[in-house]
Amino acid sequence: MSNNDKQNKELQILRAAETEFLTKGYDGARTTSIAKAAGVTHAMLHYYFRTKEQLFERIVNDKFKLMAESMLCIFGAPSQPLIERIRNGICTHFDFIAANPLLPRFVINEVITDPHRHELLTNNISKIAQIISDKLQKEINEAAQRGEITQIDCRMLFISMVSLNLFSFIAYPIIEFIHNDAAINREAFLAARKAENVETIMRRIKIQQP
Amino acid sequence: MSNNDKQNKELQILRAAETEFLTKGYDGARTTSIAKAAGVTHAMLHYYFRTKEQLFERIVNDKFKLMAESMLCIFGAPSQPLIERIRNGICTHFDFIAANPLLPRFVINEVITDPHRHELLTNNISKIAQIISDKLQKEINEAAQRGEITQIDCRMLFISMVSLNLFSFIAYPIIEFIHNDAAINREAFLAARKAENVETIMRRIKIQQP
DNA sequence: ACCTTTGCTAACAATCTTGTTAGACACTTT
DNA sequence: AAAGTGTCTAACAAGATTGTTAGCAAAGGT
Repeated sequence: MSNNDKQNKELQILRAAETEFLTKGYDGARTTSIAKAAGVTHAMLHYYFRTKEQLFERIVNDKFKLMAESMLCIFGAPSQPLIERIRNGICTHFDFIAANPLLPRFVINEVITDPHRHELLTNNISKIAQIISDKLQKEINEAAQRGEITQIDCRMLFISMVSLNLFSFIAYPIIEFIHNDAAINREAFLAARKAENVETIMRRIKIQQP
Repeated sequence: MSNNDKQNKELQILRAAETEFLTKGYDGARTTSIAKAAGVTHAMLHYYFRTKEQLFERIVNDKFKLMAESMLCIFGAPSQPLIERIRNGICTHFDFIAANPLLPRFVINEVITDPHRHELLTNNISKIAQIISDKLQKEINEAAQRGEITQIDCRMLFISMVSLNLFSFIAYPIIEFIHNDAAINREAFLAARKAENVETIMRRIKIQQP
């Protein structure tokens, strides 16, 4: 069989595994179910990935990388003034999560339930944490001294931004059910949340007259 | 055997189930593990609660109630001016979650993964949603007209408050691992988050001079 | 042509997990 | 005391779930 076909099968297992793990979590996922969705015998799954755990780690690593990437885009190109970069960063981050709405719950869950996986996430995120703590804090300090924004610990600001954005997606299924008026649809709700999150953060860093 | 002893066994199973379900979720929880932790044979667990699902529903219902309760306390006694009530509400809510740190992840998870349970949560939360949409919005409108605060959709404000508070606890295990300097301990981090969340919301609703 | 490697299938196996059941024991009621 | 009721134990059962293995078949090199 051609190399292409092999990669194809492997890829199909990975794709099926991704869906299964993201929607059901590690404990809820079934290897037989993954194999079935991929259109292969379940022995094949073990042939390619040995164990459920190994297949999972492959997915988890991908997703942790993606999560880290999403956070990185909060502070993009330094061509604009800081306040504009933050505004754009929040939007970009929000859109990134919108394109991967299952990501937050998955990462939060699998990392919290198994402390062994903390390390895996840390490896992916530590660089970003450095950038934030050093580079961004410096920029904030300078802008604050110029009187453009309020002085703030950027790690706290970062957590707030991520909180507001991620939670919009985590909470959506619940909110959707509460306001079961067909009036509020997903698009409209998310657009409103995005604007609200930006406004909230902007007000947090703007100078206030007493 | 006395009635007291019976209740005791039942209670011990419930307590063990609570811990197991909260830490591992429905799929990860094992009825044998619960029975062992409760110090009873696993047949006893089935004797008292019939099935794993029924035992789980008992726990989930308790926790959903608790979650609803925690949100209710955001708008407490109407004896103070609105802005002070909101400030106190955020703190009370934050402390509530601090006393039940496993609650957010559990509720979010079990409700998202199984749409069948949406209804259960809705039953508990719908009253609060009403209070917010009607009573609180009215108060906000009035205060805004008096020029005390900015006009805002209180549902959006509410989501932001819950986001910031809950996420502080969801994210803590991750953050703890990243800043593994022993310098930052749980108490200090949470105190800082609480203050930050209050400040963020206060700035969101305060009037800004242009 | 022959051997090796690789992908693959079908069947099996071990273990875990939930749930059931027959019966023992104690305690109450009649 | 006999019968009934509720609590409990030990053993078992069914099924799910992960993982293994023997062997077939095709591809590819020598």
